[in-house]
Amino acid sequence: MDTRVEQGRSARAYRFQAKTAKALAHPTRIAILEMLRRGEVCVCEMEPELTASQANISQHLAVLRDSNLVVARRDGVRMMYRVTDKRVFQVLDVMGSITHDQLDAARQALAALESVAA
Amino acid sequence: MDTRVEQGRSARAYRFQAKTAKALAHPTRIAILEMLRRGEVCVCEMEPELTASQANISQHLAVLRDSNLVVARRDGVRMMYRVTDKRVFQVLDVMGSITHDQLDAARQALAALESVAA
DNA sequence: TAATTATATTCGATTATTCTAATATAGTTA
DNA sequence: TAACTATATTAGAATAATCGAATATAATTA
Repeated sequence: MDTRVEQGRSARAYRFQAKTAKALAHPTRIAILEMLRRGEVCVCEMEPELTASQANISQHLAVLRDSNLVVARRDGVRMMYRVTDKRVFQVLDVMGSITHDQLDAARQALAALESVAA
Repeated sequence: MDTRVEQGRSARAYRFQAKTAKALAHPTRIAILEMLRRGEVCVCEMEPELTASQANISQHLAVLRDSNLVVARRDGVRMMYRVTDKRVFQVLDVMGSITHDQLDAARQALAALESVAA
């Protein structure tokens, strides 16, 4: 039996998981998801809060839709987006605290170096 | 005051978070991290379990190191890798259950379609 | 010190992502 | 139905990620 982790049952699962991670791997998409914590949000509400063109925001929304992390619903001329699974926020929370602590540690290391140099 | 989510305080944070997500965004790197659940693991232990060349595994390890998700320690000729923050596993767990449920839902939708077609 | 083992790095080609600009679509209002 | 608003899509250029092949490095053993 082949026990290679990347083969068999898990290979496909890892590819899908990687796709989800890839959807989260852009600052604009993270910013969009952060706004969706509020619940359903209109694209027109996102635009003023993001530093990206209309087209670009739409493209990032397409990536999020394609990964099934969000769904869109039409409301007249507007498009309302919401998260399909609230656990994305858990992912963002944990990732956020990991990177927060990394930055913190880096700052402390820098401060220690600077105090030696002083 | 500029309240754009992607500006100011959070812009940098989102970029770092995106970098972490990017590090998770490859099946081989997920497979490597899964092995590191065991604790410290030698590259020589990873190689037989992964479907990737030695050089490629090394490159993926470099990505993980660069994102500070893992650290390496030399033990003689061998290199031992471990996770720097166990919360990555929490991230993988949640991401894993999200994608698992997505696949499940997709399968059920397919089954429903097929039963109609029959 | 030469050969060997384990791992990392570099290079170059390929493929994927991202962005801007232009255009298309779908609903709404005049 | 024409103009308008909100959003999506497409095309193409620029940038980044990925991989195989070759080579480099560092520790070990003969």
